[in-house]
Amino acid sequence: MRLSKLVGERTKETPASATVKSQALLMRAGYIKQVSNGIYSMLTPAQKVSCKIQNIIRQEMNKIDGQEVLFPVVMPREMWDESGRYSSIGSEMVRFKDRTGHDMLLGMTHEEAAVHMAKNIVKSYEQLPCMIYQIQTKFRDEARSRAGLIRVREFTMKDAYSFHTSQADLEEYYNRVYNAYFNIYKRLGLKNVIAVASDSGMMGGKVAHEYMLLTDIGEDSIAICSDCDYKANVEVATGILDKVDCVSEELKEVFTGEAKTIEEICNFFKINPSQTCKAVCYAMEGEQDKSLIVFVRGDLDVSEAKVKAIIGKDIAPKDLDETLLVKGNIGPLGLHSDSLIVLFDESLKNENNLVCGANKEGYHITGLCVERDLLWAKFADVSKVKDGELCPICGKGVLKVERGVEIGNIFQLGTKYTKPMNMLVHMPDGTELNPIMGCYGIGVGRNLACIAEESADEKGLVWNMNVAPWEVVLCPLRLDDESVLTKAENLYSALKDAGVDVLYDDRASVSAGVKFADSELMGIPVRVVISPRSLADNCVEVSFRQTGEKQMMSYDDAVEFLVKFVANSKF
RNA sequence: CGGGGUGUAGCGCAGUUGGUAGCGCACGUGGUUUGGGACCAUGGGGCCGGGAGUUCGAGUCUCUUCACCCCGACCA
Repeated sequence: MRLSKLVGERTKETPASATVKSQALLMRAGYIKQVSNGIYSMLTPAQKVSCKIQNIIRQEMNKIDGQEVLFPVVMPREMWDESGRYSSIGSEMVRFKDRTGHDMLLGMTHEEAAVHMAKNIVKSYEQLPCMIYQIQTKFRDEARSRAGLIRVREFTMKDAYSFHTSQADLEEYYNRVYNAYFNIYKRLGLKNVIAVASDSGMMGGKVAHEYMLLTDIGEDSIAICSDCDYKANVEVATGILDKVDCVSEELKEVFTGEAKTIEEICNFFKINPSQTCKAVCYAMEGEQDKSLIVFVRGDLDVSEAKVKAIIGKDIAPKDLDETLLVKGNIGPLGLHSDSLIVLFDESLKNENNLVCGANKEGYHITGLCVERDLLWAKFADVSKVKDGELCPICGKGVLKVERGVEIGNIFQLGTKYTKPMNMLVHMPDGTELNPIMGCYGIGVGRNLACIAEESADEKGLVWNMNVAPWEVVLCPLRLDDESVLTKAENLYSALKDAGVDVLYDDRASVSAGVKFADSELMGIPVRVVISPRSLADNCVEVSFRQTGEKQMMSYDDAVEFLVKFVANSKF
């Protein structure tokens, strides 16, 4: 590729809309261009990296017997009515009508399509287990896209679906995928990757893992044990809390006036948040007239994912003005109403001498002893794990909460789709069975951005040889010099003939500094400089983006060296 | 969906108390340079996000709408 003809420009200035390093550099280096909120065009360099990432994923999926297929982007609603997701998924799924008025949708995930494909084709246990996968564009109308390619509305994703005759068989295959994913991240060059237990969300199923790239720009929080292997998304993580030991006192109603928030109450009573009982109110899906009150210890936050899992319904924060509750003075005592469902977090069990609301404007109650005063309470784990809690598995390690970007996930789905869609296979004993499914996703663009995010330096992007858009950039200086021009053109041809993917900076009128800066910004692993100075000794200068090291070498040895170096740099 | 912010050349930005727009980069042309983002000369490029209003006159003031960005809510 001749750089003079490459569509895309490199800029010194960071676009104002960029918020994270990968986004800023990918825009500055001419890899991506924003089209709309969460929608980007990929220019040639990005597309080349994307293809290399896809091929690595493809190879690893094929190694575990994956069969590549292609599902449609546009599907009729009927398929999604069968699974129930046409109505259960919100506005993030784009729905529209075709010419005849038929309800259609844009695929945001393809469980339905996978079952539809396999159903009536995979008919016997002898055909299982099997896995089909695709690499395709998905559109999800995210409420809020952000951070360049990290979170977008339109993106390329590999999604895989496996079918099994038993849970045990699924688990065995699940483990193979689990390991295949780590192979993929290793080959992509991602370093800080961990797998964590996760919530299965709208996908359904019980066991699920997310692969997280640990980074400050991450939007997920992960609790990690300092001693053992326990790692979990805080949406599902549990921890062991330190109990606050207090002497039990009598219940007492105290006038607290304008003190409403936990912070104000703590200032008023000169106590810690852990000595209070906090109330959070939610509206429940399909329960217009009812409210859900969740009580947690004042120093903790409610995990909405955990609440949802327990009550089995979608929830959303509720506007208290629509209820009879006294805003800022809600407490568990005397809170009787048919329109309320009350949940207590485990953190409150056995706690005593707490401050809580009195359900009366301007008043709070002190001395709340949960065991003594709340005999009727139902407890559940509904709070978010905090830094410093003890590990629920080993009991010794301390949990630390870190930020991460979800770069892949795997789910054990069970029969959530095969049952309602009536997919059946014949078993050896003559019975029929709904196959047990697993599904497995990896976002290509997000991984591209994550590689950029993790490896870039102050000069720009730094690609490893496995994913680099070009393996070598050839930078001739002084193309007005006859011998530089000839030698550079010859080297370019020779490298191409030798199978090296080379970017040739054939621009005649730009200075050396611009060529150097551009090659570094674009992150090409190897740069070859050829100039009157180097040719005086019949040499070229080879430098390496990752280490910054440089070496001179004979012009005649360059092709052989580069072919070998490129091959040896792949991993 | 809630809160905040920004819209002026491809990109980054300035534009005073209202008087029909400028700077840097990029781009075209001519020339001088040539190993770390060169210099001189010259040129092209604008519905000042859109609409309505106030005014003799609006980039600037008012209303409205749209787009984008941030925080939150939501989220395979």
